[in-house]
Amino acid sequence: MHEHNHQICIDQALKRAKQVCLQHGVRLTELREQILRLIWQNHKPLGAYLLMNLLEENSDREHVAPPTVYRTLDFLIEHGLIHKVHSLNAYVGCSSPNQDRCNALFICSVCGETEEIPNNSIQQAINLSASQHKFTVENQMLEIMGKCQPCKQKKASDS
Amino acid sequence: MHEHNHQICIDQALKRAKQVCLQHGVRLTELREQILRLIWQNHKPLGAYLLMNLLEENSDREHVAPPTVYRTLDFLIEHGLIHKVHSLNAYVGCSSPNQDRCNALFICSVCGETEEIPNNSIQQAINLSASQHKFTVENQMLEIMGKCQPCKQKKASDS
DNA sequence: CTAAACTATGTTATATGATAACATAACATC
DNA sequence: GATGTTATGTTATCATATAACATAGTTTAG
Ligand SMILES: [Zn+2]
Ligand SMILES: [Zn+2]
Ligand SMILES: [Zn+2]
Ligand SMILES: [Zn+2]
Repeated sequence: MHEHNHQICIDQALKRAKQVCLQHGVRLTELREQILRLIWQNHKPLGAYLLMNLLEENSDREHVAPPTVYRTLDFLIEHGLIHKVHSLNAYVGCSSPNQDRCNALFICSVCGETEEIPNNSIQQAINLSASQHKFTVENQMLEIMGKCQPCKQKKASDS
Repeated sequence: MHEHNHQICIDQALKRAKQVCLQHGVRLTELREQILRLIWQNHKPLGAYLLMNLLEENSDREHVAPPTVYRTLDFLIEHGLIHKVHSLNAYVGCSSPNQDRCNALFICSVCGETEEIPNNSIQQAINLSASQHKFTVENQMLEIMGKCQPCKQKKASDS
């Protein structure tokens, strides 16, 4: 994840966003696309107020207020284009929209990179546990904090 | 979960808390015990400011300030006696301290009751996925929102 | 084409959740 | 009982998120 052509990630995300909005019959306005782009600048989750500042810097808007950002985030979440990372109060691009359930989020505590990893066996185990307790799942969040391999290697070479 | 002798839950929680504090060489002060009791009043997660108000009402303190509550919550979390429910910004009693990893939290979207369910197969699936991606897990959170059985039954009998 | 309805954004104020920094009190050890 | 340590009190502030209402843009029907 650390070394890759990230422009491809951004392009794919924008392409998917346009498809999804078309399917759902909603508009990917300039504001929504701008914020989605900002979120996809890298693979780290970004806070709402940081996005607010980034939007002010990277557009010709004078002042951006919180509701502008939060409404847009709500829209993007609603249509599965981003995730809220609850353990960080931050937002990250979704790499696989059009899914029924959220994937596992692996969050590196050193570099902050967050990778969304689909995993059927985790989902199956959750579904089984839920059905055993006669619990009907509506949605779920699995956030895993730890160290990614590049950061472990870097730390090892430091010492 | 809906129908049970909840006093037993409270008594066990307090007993465990005393054991844990003894083991860890820390003190379960009056304040810490009061807040732990308030959290264990039921199986719903409670917010920090609600706990603050409850503490004012249920003790002879005049004013309770946020740091008083947050420091105590931090202590209780650090020693594994409560969990923070990130999706609600609220705190709930831990029913199984002395574990290496967090269990799955099943949160009912109707009644708010939250049940902590240990599940080895979920944990195994997470560990496998992590090792496949060479990711070292430090901690994790799995929060599952949905409907508990009693609430489903109640809804069915309403219609 | 334009009025009406709907959707999106702007604006101001405020609610809610959490922490920093420093002062005081309680407890333990010697 | 002086000293170091842990716990709590106090004030101010930061960080995150939403309510309420105003304006602008877009679509649809007549
Ligand atoms: Zn990338
Ligand atoms: Zn990393
Ligand atoms: Zn109980
Ligand atoms: Zn319920």
